[in-house]
Amino acid sequence: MPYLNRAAPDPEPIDCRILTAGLILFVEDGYHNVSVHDIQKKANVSIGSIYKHFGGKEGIAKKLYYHLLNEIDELINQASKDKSTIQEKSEEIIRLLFTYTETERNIIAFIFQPNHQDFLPDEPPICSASPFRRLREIIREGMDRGEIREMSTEVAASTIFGVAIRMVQLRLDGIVENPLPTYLDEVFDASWNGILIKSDEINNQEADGLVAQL
Amino acid sequence: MPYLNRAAPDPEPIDCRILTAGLILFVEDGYHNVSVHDIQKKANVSIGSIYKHFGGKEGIAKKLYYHLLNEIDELINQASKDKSTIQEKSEEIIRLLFTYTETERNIIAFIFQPNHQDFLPDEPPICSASPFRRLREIIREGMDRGEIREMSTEVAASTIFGVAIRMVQLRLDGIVENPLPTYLDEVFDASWNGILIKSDEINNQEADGLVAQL
DNA sequence: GTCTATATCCAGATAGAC
DNA sequence: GTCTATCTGGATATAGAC
Repeated sequence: MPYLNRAAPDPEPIDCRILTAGLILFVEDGYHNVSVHDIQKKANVSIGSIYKHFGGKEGIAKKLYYHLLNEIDELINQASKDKSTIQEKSEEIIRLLFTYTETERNIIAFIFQPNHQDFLPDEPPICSASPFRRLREIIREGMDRGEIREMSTEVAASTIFGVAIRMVQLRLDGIVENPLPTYLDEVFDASWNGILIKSDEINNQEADGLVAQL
Repeated sequence: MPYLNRAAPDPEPIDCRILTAGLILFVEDGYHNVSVHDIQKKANVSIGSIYKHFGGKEGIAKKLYYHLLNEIDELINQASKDKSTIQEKSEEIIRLLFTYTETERNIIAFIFQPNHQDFLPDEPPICSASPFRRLREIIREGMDRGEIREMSTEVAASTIFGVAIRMVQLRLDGIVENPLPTYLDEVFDASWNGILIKSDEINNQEADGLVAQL
Protein backbone atom coordinates (compact mmCIF):
# COMPACT_ATOMS: atom_id res chain seq x y z
CA MET A 1 0.00 0.00 0.00
CA PRO A 2 2.33 2.71 -1.15
CA TYR A 3 -0.36 5.30 -0.70
CA LEU A 4 -0.05 5.19 3.03
CA ASN A 5 3.61 5.94 2.83
CA ARG A 6 3.05 9.19 1.02
CA ALA A 7 2.51 12.40 2.86
CA ALA A 8 -1.04 13.62 2.86
CA PRO A 9 -1.69 14.70 -0.74
CA ASP A 10 -1.46 18.44 -1.01
CA PRO A 11 -3.74 19.75 -3.72
CA GLU A 12 -2.17 23.22 -3.79
CA PRO A 13 0.46 23.64 -6.49
CA ILE A 14 3.98 24.10 -5.26
CA ASP A 15 4.49 27.69 -6.40
CA CYS A 16 1.31 28.75 -4.66
CA ARG A 17 2.50 27.17 -1.45
CA ILE A 18 5.77 29.04 -1.75
CA LEU A 19 4.07 32.37 -2.40
CA THR A 20 1.65 31.91 0.46
CA ALA A 21 4.40 30.98 2.87
CA GLY A 22 6.48 33.92 1.71
CA LEU A 23 3.60 36.34 2.13
CA ILE A 24 2.86 35.23 5.66
CA LEU A 25 6.48 35.30 6.75
CA PHE A 26 7.28 38.62 5.08
CA VAL A 27 4.32 40.24 6.80
CA GLU A 28 5.07 38.69 10.18
CA ASP A 29 8.81 39.20 10.33
CA GLY A 30 9.76 41.58 7.54
CA TYR A 31 11.49 40.62 4.32
CA HIS A 32 15.04 40.88 5.63
CA ASN A 33 14.33 38.82 8.70
CA VAL A 34 13.09 35.88 6.65
CA SER A 35 15.52 33.43 5.11
CA VAL A 36 14.94 31.18 2.14
CA HIS A 37 15.17 28.30 4.56
CA ASP A 38 12.30 29.70 6.61
CA ILE A 39 10.13 29.86 3.52
CA GLN A 40 11.23 26.42 2.45
CA LYS A 41 10.25 24.92 5.79
CA LYS A 42 6.91 26.69 6.00
CA ALA A 43 5.97 25.77 2.45
CA ASN A 44 7.12 22.18 2.88
CA VAL A 45 9.26 22.23 -0.22
CA SER A 46 12.96 21.98 -0.81
CA ILE A 47 15.37 24.85 -1.37
CA GLY A 48 15.99 23.57 -4.87
CA SER A 49 12.35 24.06 -5.84
CA ILE A 50 12.38 27.61 -4.65
CA TYR A 51 15.38 28.50 -6.75
CA LYS A 52 13.94 26.63 -9.76
CA HIS A 53 10.62 28.44 -9.52
CA PHE A 54 11.58 31.90 -8.38
CA GLY A 55 15.33 32.19 -8.59
CA GLY A 56 15.57 33.19 -4.93
CA LYS A 57 13.98 35.24 -2.22
CA GLU A 58 13.76 38.43 -4.22
CA GLY A 59 12.00 36.54 -6.99
CA ILE A 60 9.28 35.52 -4.56
CA ALA A 61 8.88 39.05 -3.29
CA LYS A 62 8.68 40.44 -6.81
CA LYS A 63 6.03 37.95 -7.91
CA LEU A 64 4.04 38.68 -4.76
CA TYR A 65 4.36 42.41 -5.25
CA TYR A 66 3.10 42.39 -8.84
CA HIS A 67 0.41 39.88 -8.06
CA LEU A 68 -0.97 41.80 -5.11
CA LEU A 69 -0.79 45.19 -6.80
CA ASN A 70 -2.91 43.55 -9.46
CA GLU A 71 -5.41 42.40 -6.88
CA ILE A 72 -5.75 45.96 -5.63
CA ASP A 73 -6.20 47.13 -9.21
CA GLU A 74 -8.96 44.56 -9.58
CA LEU A 75 -10.55 45.80 -6.39
CA ILE A 76 -10.66 49.29 -7.88
CA ASN A 77 -12.16 47.95 -11.10
CA GLN A 78 -14.83 46.07 -9.22
CA ALA A 79 -15.66 49.08 -7.09
CA SER A 80 -15.76 51.43 -10.06
CA LYS A 81 -18.22 49.61 -12.28
CA ASP A 82 -21.84 50.67 -12.20
CA LYS A 83 -20.96 53.82 -10.29
CA SER A 84 -21.76 57.10 -11.91
CA THR A 85 -20.50 59.80 -9.56
CA ILE A 86 -16.97 60.07 -8.31
CA GLN A 87 -18.24 60.22 -4.78
CA GLU A 88 -20.03 56.88 -5.12
CA LYS A 89 -16.98 55.42 -6.78
CA SER A 90 -14.51 56.47 -4.12
CA GLU A 91 -16.83 55.41 -1.34
CA GLU A 92 -17.14 51.95 -2.83
CA ILE A 93 -13.37 51.70 -3.21
CA ILE A 94 -12.90 52.56 0.44
CA ARG A 95 -15.64 50.18 1.46
CA LEU A 96 -13.92 47.32 -0.35
CA LEU A 97 -10.52 48.34 0.99
CA PHE A 98 -11.84 48.31 4.55
CA THR A 99 -13.51 44.93 4.12
CA TYR A 100 -10.40 43.50 2.51
CA THR A 101 -8.28 44.72 5.42
CA GLU A 102 -10.34 42.56 7.73
CA THR A 103 -10.59 39.47 5.55
CA GLU A 104 -7.27 39.50 3.71
CA ARG A 105 -5.07 41.14 6.27
CA ASN A 106 -1.82 39.74 4.91
CA ILE A 107 -2.38 41.09 1.43
CA ILE A 108 -3.16 44.56 2.71
CA ALA A 109 -0.28 44.44 5.17
CA PHE A 110 2.17 43.46 2.46
CA ILE A 111 1.06 46.35 0.30
CA PHE A 112 0.70 49.04 2.96
CA GLN A 113 3.27 48.31 5.65
CA PRO A 114 6.78 47.91 4.24
CA ASN A 115 8.94 50.23 2.28
CA HIS A 116 9.20 48.04 -0.81
CA GLN A 117 12.27 49.77 -2.11
CA ASP A 118 14.15 48.23 0.79
CA PHE A 119 13.96 44.85 -0.90
CA LEU A 120 12.91 45.64 -4.48
CA PRO A 121 15.41 48.40 -5.25
CA ASP A 122 14.49 48.57 -8.93
CA GLU A 123 10.83 49.29 -8.31
CA PRO A 124 9.54 52.85 -8.27
CA PRO A 125 7.89 53.96 -5.02
CA ILE A 126 4.57 52.24 -4.54
CA CYS A 127 2.69 55.54 -4.62
CA SER A 128 3.51 55.75 -8.31
CA ALA A 129 2.29 52.21 -8.98
CA SER A 130 -0.89 51.69 -10.92
CA PRO A 131 -3.53 51.45 -8.21
CA PHE A 132 -2.30 54.53 -6.41
CA ARG A 133 -1.99 56.49 -9.63
CA ARG A 134 -5.52 55.51 -10.50
CA LEU A 135 -6.84 56.83 -7.21
CA ARG A 136 -5.38 60.22 -8.04
CA GLU A 137 -6.82 60.03 -11.54
CA ILE A 138 -10.26 59.34 -10.14
CA ILE A 139 -9.98 62.43 -7.98
CA ARG A 140 -8.72 64.46 -10.91
CA GLU A 141 -11.75 63.35 -12.91
CA GLY A 142 -13.99 64.41 -10.06
CA MET A 143 -12.51 67.87 -10.20
CA ASP A 144 -12.86 68.11 -13.96
CA ARG A 145 -16.49 67.09 -13.68
CA GLY A 146 -17.05 69.71 -11.00
CA GLU A 147 -17.90 67.27 -8.23
CA ILE A 148 -14.87 68.25 -6.23
CA ARG A 149 -13.57 71.71 -5.44
CA GLU A 150 -10.59 72.94 -7.40
CA MET A 151 -7.34 72.23 -5.58
CA SER A 152 -4.20 70.21 -6.16
CA THR A 153 -4.93 66.64 -7.06
CA GLU A 154 -2.55 65.41 -4.38
CA VAL A 155 -4.27 67.30 -1.59
CA ALA A 156 -7.69 66.17 -2.70
CA ALA A 157 -6.53 62.58 -3.09
CA SER A 158 -4.86 62.66 0.32
CA THR A 159 -8.08 63.94 1.82
CA ILE A 160 -10.28 61.24 0.36
CA PHE A 161 -8.05 58.21 0.09
CA GLY A 162 -5.24 59.31 2.41
CA VAL A 163 -7.59 59.34 5.37
CA ALA A 164 -8.77 55.85 4.49
CA ILE A 165 -5.21 54.62 3.99
CA ARG A 166 -4.21 56.12 7.32
CA MET A 167 -7.07 54.27 8.97
CA VAL A 168 -5.84 51.06 7.37
CA GLN A 169 -2.36 51.64 8.76
CA LEU A 170 -3.69 52.41 12.22
CA ARG A 171 -5.79 49.28 12.07
CA LEU A 172 -2.85 47.11 11.02
CA ASP A 173 -0.82 48.56 13.88
CA GLY A 174 -3.53 47.79 16.38
CA ILE A 175 -4.36 51.41 17.21
CA VAL A 176 -7.84 51.21 15.77
CA GLU A 177 -9.73 48.61 17.74
CA ASN A 178 -12.91 47.99 15.82
CA PRO A 179 -13.19 46.45 12.38
CA LEU A 180 -12.69 49.17 9.80
CA PRO A 181 -16.13 48.95 8.18
CA THR A 182 -17.49 50.27 11.49
CA TYR A 183 -15.98 53.63 10.63
CA LEU A 184 -17.15 53.91 7.03
CA ASP A 185 -19.77 56.60 7.51
CA GLU A 186 -17.54 58.73 9.70
CA VAL A 187 -14.69 58.47 7.23
CA PHE A 188 -16.84 59.48 4.28
CA ASP A 189 -18.39 62.31 6.17
CA ALA A 190 -15.11 63.64 7.50
CA SER A 191 -13.38 63.51 4.12
CA TRP A 192 -16.13 65.15 2.14
CA ASN A 193 -17.47 67.60 4.67
CA GLY A 194 -14.53 68.21 6.97
CA ILE A 195 -14.52 67.90 10.69
CA LEU A 196 -15.47 71.40 11.76
CA ILE A 197 -18.64 71.81 13.71
CA LYS A 198 -21.34 72.86 11.30
CA SER A 199 -23.68 75.64 12.40
CA ASP A 200 -26.78 73.47 11.94
CA GLU A 201 -25.30 70.90 14.28
CA ILE A 202 -24.63 73.20 17.17
CA ASN A 203 -28.14 72.72 18.55
CA ASN A 204 -27.84 68.95 18.59
CA GLN A 205 -24.39 69.29 20.09
CA GLU A 206 -25.75 71.36 22.95
CA ALA A 207 -28.60 68.94 23.44
CA ASP A 208 -26.09 66.12 23.68
CA GLY A 209 -24.17 68.09 26.24
CA LEU A 210 -27.27 68.42 28.40
CA VAL A 211 -27.97 64.72 28.19
CA ALA A 212 -24.42 63.99 29.21
CA GLN A 213 -24.78 66.13 32.29
CA LEU A 214 -27.66 64.10 33.63
CA MET B 1 55.66 70.29 12.62
CA PRO B 2 53.49 67.43 13.75
CA TYR B 3 50.38 69.47 13.12
CA LEU B 4 50.73 69.09 9.40
CA ASN B 5 50.84 65.37 9.72
CA ARG B 6 47.47 65.20 11.38
CA ALA B 7 44.28 64.86 9.47
CA ALA B 8 42.21 67.99 9.30
CA PRO B 9 40.82 68.41 12.81
CA ASP B 10 37.23 67.31 12.94
CA PRO B 11 35.32 69.31 15.50
CA GLU B 12 32.28 67.04 15.51
CA PRO B 13 32.35 64.45 18.30
CA ILE B 14 32.71 60.89 17.19
CA ASP B 15 29.30 59.63 18.25
CA CYS B 16 27.60 62.45 16.35
CA ARG B 17 29.52 61.54 13.23
CA ILE B 18 28.41 57.93 13.61
CA LEU B 19 24.77 58.87 14.11
CA THR B 20 24.78 61.26 11.18
CA ALA B 21 26.38 58.72 8.89
CA GLY B 22 23.93 56.08 10.05
CA LEU B 23 20.95 58.33 9.47
CA ILE B 24 22.00 59.20 5.94
CA LEU B 25 22.76 55.62 4.97
CA PHE B 26 19.65 54.16 6.58
CA VAL B 27 17.47 56.64 4.73
CA GLU B 28 19.26 56.15 1.42
CA ASP B 29 19.58 52.39 1.37
CA GLY B 30 17.38 51.04 4.13
CA TYR B 31 18.59 49.65 7.44
CA HIS B 32 19.17 46.11 6.26
CA ASN B 33 21.13 47.15 3.21
CA VAL B 34 23.65 49.07 5.30
CA SER B 35 26.52 47.30 7.01
CA VAL B 36 28.47 48.43 10.02
CA HIS B 37 31.42 48.77 7.69
CA ASP B 38 29.51 51.20 5.50
CA ILE B 39 28.76 53.38 8.49
CA GLN B 40 32.32 53.09 9.71
CA LYS B 41 33.70 54.27 6.38
CA LYS B 42 31.23 57.11 5.99
CA ALA B 43 31.80 58.36 9.53
CA ASN B 44 35.56 58.01 9.26
CA VAL B 45 35.86 56.00 12.42
CA SER B 46 36.88 52.45 13.17
CA ILE B 47 34.62 49.50 13.73
CA GLY B 48 35.85 49.29 17.30
CA SER B 49 34.55 52.75 18.10
CA ILE B 50 31.14 51.91 16.81
CA TYR B 51 30.87 48.85 19.01
CA LYS B 52 32.25 50.78 22.00
CA HIS B 53 29.78 53.61 21.58
CA PHE B 54 26.65 51.88 20.38
CA GLY B 55 27.18 48.16 20.73
CA GLY B 56 26.42 47.58 17.09
CA LYS B 57 24.16 48.58 14.22
CA GLU B 58 20.93 48.14 16.11
CA GLY B 59 22.28 50.36 18.86
CA ILE B 60 22.77 53.16 16.37
CA ALA B 61 19.29 52.72 14.99
CA LYS B 62 17.77 52.71 18.45
CA LYS B 63 19.57 55.88 19.53
CA LEU B 64 18.54 57.57 16.31
CA TYR B 65 14.98 56.45 16.72
CA TYR B 66 14.59 57.77 20.26
CA HIS B 67 16.46 60.93 19.46
CA LEU B 68 14.39 61.76 16.42
CA LEU B 69 11.08 60.88 18.03
CA ASN B 70 12.14 63.37 20.66
CA GLU B 71 12.78 66.00 18.05
CA ILE B 72 9.29 65.52 16.70
CA ASP B 73 7.94 65.79 20.21
CA GLU B 74 9.83 69.05 20.58
CA LEU B 75 8.36 70.24 17.32
CA ILE B 76 4.91 69.62 18.70
CA ASN B 77 5.77 71.47 21.91
CA GLN B 78 7.09 74.43 20.01
CA ALA B 79 4.03 74.54 17.78
CA SER B 80 1.63 74.19 20.69
CA LYS B 81 2.80 77.02 22.86
CA ASP B 82 0.97 80.33 22.64
CA LYS B 83 -1.84 78.73 20.69
CA SER B 84 -5.27 78.80 22.22
CA THR B 85 -7.55 76.92 19.84
CA ILE B 86 -6.99 73.38 18.69
CA GLN B 87 -7.32 74.51 15.13
CA GLU B 88 -4.46 76.99 15.48
CA LYS B 89 -2.41 74.40 17.28
CA SER B 90 -2.82 71.70 14.67
CA GLU B 91 -2.22 74.12 11.85
CA GLU B 92 1.04 75.21 13.41
CA ILE B 93 2.10 71.61 13.90
CA ILE B 94 1.48 70.86 10.25
CA ARG B 95 3.23 74.06 9.20
CA LEU B 96 6.35 73.04 11.13
CA LEU B 97 6.14 69.48 9.87
CA PHE B 98 6.00 70.68 6.28
CA THR B 99 8.91 73.07 6.73
CA TYR B 100 10.93 70.39 8.47
CA THR B 101 10.30 67.98 5.60
CA GLU B 102 12.03 70.40 3.26
CA THR B 103 14.91 71.40 5.51
CA GLU B 104 15.53 68.19 7.45
CA ARG B 105 14.51 65.62 4.92
CA ASN B 106 16.54 62.78 6.44
CA ILE B 107 14.98 63.13 9.85
CA ILE B 108 11.47 63.08 8.46
CA ALA B 109 12.31 60.25 6.08
CA PHE B 110 13.72 58.14 8.91
CA ILE B 111 10.58 58.63 10.96
CA PHE B 112 7.96 58.33 8.22
CA GLN B 113 9.33 55.91 5.62
CA PRO B 114 10.45 52.63 7.14
CA ASN B 115 8.60 50.04 9.11
CA HIS B 116 10.69 50.36 12.26
CA GLN B 117 9.64 47.01 13.63
CA ASP B 118 11.67 45.45 10.84
CA PHE B 119 14.85 46.45 12.63
CA LEU B 120 13.72 47.37 16.14
CA PRO B 121 11.58 44.36 16.91
CA ASP B 122 11.07 45.29 20.55
CA GLU B 123 9.59 48.69 19.81
CA PRO B 124 5.84 49.16 19.63
CA PRO B 125 4.50 50.43 16.30
CA ILE B 126 5.48 54.03 15.75
CA CYS B 127 1.84 55.14 15.69
CA SER B 128 1.70 54.39 19.37
CA ALA B 129 4.86 56.37 20.12
CA SER B 130 4.60 59.64 21.98
CA PRO B 131 4.35 62.20 19.19
CA PHE B 132 1.68 60.27 17.35
CA ARG B 133 -0.27 59.61 20.52
CA ARG B 134 -0.12 63.28 21.33
CA LEU B 135 -1.59 64.20 17.99
CA ARG B 136 -4.59 62.05 18.77
CA GLU B 137 -4.83 63.59 22.23
CA ILE B 138 -4.88 67.06 20.76
CA ILE B 139 -7.75 66.03 18.53
CA ARG B 140 -9.53 64.44 21.45
CA GLU B 141 -9.18 67.67 23.38
CA GLY B 142 -10.62 69.57 20.43
CA MET B 143 -13.65 67.37 20.54
CA ASP B 144 -14.08 67.75 24.27
CA ARG B 145 -13.88 71.50 23.89
CA GLY B 146 -16.49 71.41 21.15
CA GLU B 147 -14.21 72.69 18.44
CA ILE B 148 -14.44 69.47 16.50
CA ARG B 149 -17.51 67.43 15.69
CA GLU B 150 -18.11 64.30 17.70
CA MET B 151 -16.64 61.26 15.98
CA SER B 152 -14.01 58.63 16.69
CA THR B 153 -10.71 60.16 17.66
CA GLU B 154 -8.91 58.06 15.07
CA VAL B 155 -11.04 59.24 12.19
CA ALA B 156 -10.73 62.87 13.23
CA ALA B 157 -6.97 62.54 13.72
CA SER B 158 -6.60 60.80 10.38
CA THR B 159 -8.50 63.61 8.75
CA ILE B 160 -6.41 66.39 10.21
CA PHE B 161 -2.96 64.91 10.60
CA GLY B 162 -3.35 61.87 8.35
CA VAL B 163 -3.81 64.08 5.33
CA ALA B 164 -0.68 66.01 6.24
CA ILE B 165 1.28 62.82 6.87
CA ARG B 166 0.13 61.44 3.54
CA MET B 167 1.37 64.60 1.86
CA VAL B 168 4.73 64.15 3.57
CA GLN B 169 4.95 60.59 2.27
CA LEU B 170 4.01 61.64 -1.25
CA ARG B 171 6.60 64.38 -1.09
CA LEU B 172 9.33 62.01 0.11
CA ASP B 173 8.44 59.65 -2.72
CA GLY B 174 8.69 62.41 -5.29
CA ILE B 175 5.00 62.38 -6.22
CA VAL B 176 4.38 65.87 -4.90
CA GLU B 177 6.57 68.23 -6.87
CA ASN B 178 6.41 71.52 -5.02
CA PRO B 179 7.73 72.22 -1.54
CA LEU B 180 5.12 71.19 0.99
CA PRO B 181 4.52 74.64 2.48
CA THR B 182 3.02 75.58 -0.88
CA TYR B 183 0.06 73.37 -0.05
CA LEU B 184 -0.57 74.55 3.50
CA ASP B 185 -3.76 76.50 2.88
CA GLU B 186 -5.26 73.81 0.72
CA VAL B 187 -4.46 71.13 3.28
CA PHE B 188 -6.00 73.10 6.14
CA ASP B 189 -9.05 73.93 4.15
CA ALA B 190 -9.58 70.40 2.88
CA SER B 191 -9.16 68.83 6.31
CA TRP B 192 -11.41 71.19 8.19
CA ASN B 193 -14.04 71.90 5.56
CA GLY B 194 -13.91 68.83 3.36
CA ILE B 195 -13.52 68.81 -0.36
CA LEU B 196 -17.10 68.93 -1.52
CA ILE B 197 -18.13 71.90 -3.58
CA LYS B 198 -19.84 74.36 -1.25
CA SER B 199 -23.02 76.00 -2.46
CA ASP B 200 -21.60 79.51 -2.01
CA GLU B 201 -18.68 78.60 -4.23
CA ILE B 202 -20.66 77.40 -7.19
CA ASN B 203 -20.91 80.89 -8.60
CA ASN B 204 -17.16 81.42 -8.46
CA GLN B 205 -16.66 77.97 -9.90
CA GLU B 206 -18.84 78.81 -12.89
CA ALA B 207 -17.09 82.10 -13.34
CA ASP B 208 -13.78 80.28 -13.36
CA GLY B 209 -15.18 77.93 -15.97
CA LEU B 210 -16.06 80.86 -18.22
CA VAL B 211 -12.63 82.35 -17.82
CA ALA B 212 -11.08 79.02 -18.70
CA GLN B 213 -13.08 78.91 -21.89
CA LEU B 214 -11.68 82.18 -23.18
C1' DG C 1 11.01 18.72 -11.31
C1' DT C 2 12.39 17.79 -6.69
C1' DC C 3 15.56 16.93 -3.27
C1' DT C 4 20.11 16.92 -0.07
C1' DA C 5 24.53 18.25 0.73
C1' DT C 6 27.79 21.52 0.09
C1' DA C 7 30.29 25.78 -1.25
C1' DT C 8 30.91 30.64 -0.94
C1' DC C 9 30.50 34.83 0.85
C1' DC C 10 29.78 38.57 3.89
C1' DA C 11 27.82 40.85 7.82
C1' DG C 12 28.14 41.14 12.73
C1' DA C 13 30.95 40.82 16.49
C1' DT C 14 35.37 40.32 19.26
C1' DA C 15 40.27 40.35 20.85
C1' DG C 16 43.96 42.63 21.91
C1' DA C 17 47.71 46.15 20.48
C1' DC C 18 48.39 50.96 20.93
C1' DG D 1 39.11 55.49 23.69
C1' DT D 2 40.60 54.14 19.17
C1' DC D 3 42.29 51.11 15.92
C1' DT D 4 43.41 46.58 12.93
C1' DA D 5 43.12 41.93 12.31
C1' DT D 6 40.51 38.07 12.94
C1' DC D 7 36.73 34.83 14.05
C1' DT D 8 32.18 32.99 13.56
C1' DG D 9 27.59 32.25 12.09
C1' DG D 10 24.28 32.28 8.93
C1' DA D 11 22.40 33.47 4.54
C1' DT D 12 22.39 32.95 -0.48
C1' DA D 13 23.23 30.12 -4.01
C1' DT D 14 24.84 25.85 -6.56
C1' DA D 15 25.98 20.97 -7.84
C1' DG D 16 24.56 16.84 -8.70
C1' DA D 17 21.80 12.51 -7.21
C1' DC D 18 17.20 10.79 -7.80
